[in-house]
Amino acid sequence: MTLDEQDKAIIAELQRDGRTPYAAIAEAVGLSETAVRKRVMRLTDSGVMQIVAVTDPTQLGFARQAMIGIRVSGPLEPVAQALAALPEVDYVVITAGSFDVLAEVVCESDAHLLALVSDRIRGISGVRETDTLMYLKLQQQTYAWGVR
Amino acid sequence: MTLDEQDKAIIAELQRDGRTPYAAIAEAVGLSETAVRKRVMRLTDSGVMQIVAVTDPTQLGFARQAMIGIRVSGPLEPVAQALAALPEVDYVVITAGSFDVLAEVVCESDAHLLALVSDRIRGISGVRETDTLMYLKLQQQTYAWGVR
DNA sequence: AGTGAAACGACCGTAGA
DNA sequence: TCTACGGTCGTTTCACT
Repeated sequence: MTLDEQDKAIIAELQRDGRTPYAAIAEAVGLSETAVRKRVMRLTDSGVMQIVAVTDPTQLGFARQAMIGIRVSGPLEPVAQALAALPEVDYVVITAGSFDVLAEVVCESDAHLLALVSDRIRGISGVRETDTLMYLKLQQQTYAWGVR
Repeated sequence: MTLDEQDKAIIAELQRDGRTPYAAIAEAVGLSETAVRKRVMRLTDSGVMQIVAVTDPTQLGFARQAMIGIRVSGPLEPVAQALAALPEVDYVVITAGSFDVLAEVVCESDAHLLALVSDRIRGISGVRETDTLMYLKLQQQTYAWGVR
């Protein structure tokens, strides 16, 4: 699907506040309310955009985040699935490069992170090697790719 | 801030659809509409939660995603800031581990990715070494950490 | 443009520090 | 008593046909 400038403007508006009324969006982008509503429906139905609640783990007592780089022996997908099943894991991607799988984890403390990596991640069958990249500072996080 | 079960239920509901009416949430969690509205306001005002539009780059012709692991000489923050300023970069984090900075990038094609890494990222002053981890499969992505 | 639904604000009640 | 939270109701605004 291709986005025109008005689609992008609508997304940008909903990026600021996902509950912005259609009428307010309409005024901001120069379309009728109905046109905006149809476009939003089209964007969400097609899977291009989704309007969801996003939480901030640091505000919830999860002070320790890290990316775990993993080297695997054998098939990758079972390992990725096992990682995704862990409650502390919020992001899993299979990659080609110096790691086979990347997993982002959210922990309450160093002890929690240690237990997670040492006991549970390294216990997954097929996990050969892990590299823990502890987060020092989250510099940027964008939810609306391809829009700005 | 501490979340009780009702906060979590509200977040879970808005995680499914960020525009769910307060009355519907109220019914689902067993509170009045007003109470739900106040809780949502508290959650968003405090920064615990945000309701936003999220786009799917693969649906928008950005077929090539990658995590770029970067080793830096000298200060880290200027490099992280320069990375964040690139339009293709949607996520930047400073880490302690085998990379100094991680940047997730969204590209239209291999050629685009090559140009980005080769010309622009490696041209940033302080970038010493890059490792491109091309995404093969995004296995999981969660927006509501600490809720499930 | 009109109508039913949703959101909002002002006010009150209650429980616990 | 003060604060935090929930509920009721009347009004305005919004969503959808």
